[in-house]
Amino acid sequence: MNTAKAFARSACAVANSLDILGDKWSLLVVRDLLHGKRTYGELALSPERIPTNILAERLERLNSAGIVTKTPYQQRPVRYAYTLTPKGRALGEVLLAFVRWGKQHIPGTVALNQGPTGGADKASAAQARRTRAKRIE
Amino acid sequence: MNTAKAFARSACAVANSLDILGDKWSLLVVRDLLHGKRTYGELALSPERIPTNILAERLERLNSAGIVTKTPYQQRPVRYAYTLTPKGRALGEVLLAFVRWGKQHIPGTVALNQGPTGGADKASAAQARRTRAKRIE
DNA sequence: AGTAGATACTTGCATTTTGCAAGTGAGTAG
DNA sequence: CTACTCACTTGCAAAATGCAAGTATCTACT
Repeated sequence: MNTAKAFARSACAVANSLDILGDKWSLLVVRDLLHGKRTYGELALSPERIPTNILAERLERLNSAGIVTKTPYQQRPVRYAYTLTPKGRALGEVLLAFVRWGKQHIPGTVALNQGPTGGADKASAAQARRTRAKRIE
Repeated sequence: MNTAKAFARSACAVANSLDILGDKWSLLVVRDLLHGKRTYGELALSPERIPTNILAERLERLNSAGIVTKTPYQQRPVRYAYTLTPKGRALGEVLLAFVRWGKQHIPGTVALNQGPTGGADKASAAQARRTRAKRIE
């Protein structure tokens, strides 16, 4: 009846964001999806090498949280693509804040191109990858 | 000799930021310090009720990472204050991004006043608390 | 001197999460 | 009907988390 939804810890926006995203992997998955990666396999091959059981669990959690959706993008065989919802895409700002902080305060780190404001890379890299794949098949 | 420092996972700024801050508690501690809380006890009493062993471990980790410093602010008895370094204060932008995302996408959540751009609260609340404490003694 | 109270942690231990490696099932290709 | 790819799942050891209780230091009061 009211807006009190029995928050896990408190009504703080930060605390509740962290209840969903507060671990070492979730935001990296979002990063990769922002970068244009779409399939389970592409996500699994990221440089940080997320364990596959964790990847599956995180995708399910992000899906439950309304951050990603899973849709078939082809039949024969059926293959699924994971894509960000608007809620998920909005996390680009959070990623960008992390990139700026990391680049400034952790020596040697670099940005891998953020979609929203960090570069025109979103399409290009994944596009190139898919093109190459098509060429191979 | 070069800038390659053998990163735990990759040179990505996000990945390395998450290696330090990627859990459910670290950023909440930073949030509280930004809000003006200074002692172990004040931090332990936050609404999310961080377990005390976790708080001690996180303060040590944030200290090692150059995000917080621990300094005595009185003798008789010796009491220590935890404060943010410039590196730690710069996380205000990250917190702010989380607040904006949370408020917009997690119904019912609220901001508890961010220091940097979110309000003029940083000093006032903690100041009031300390004043009250002084009045009591 | 003795006791109570405050602050700042530490310790023990059960539960949960993580990570590695190997396995499974559906589908295609040859 | 064998081989291979993709997308997960499973088993299990190791590490992280969380709860509750305990310890250490110092002050205040009697």
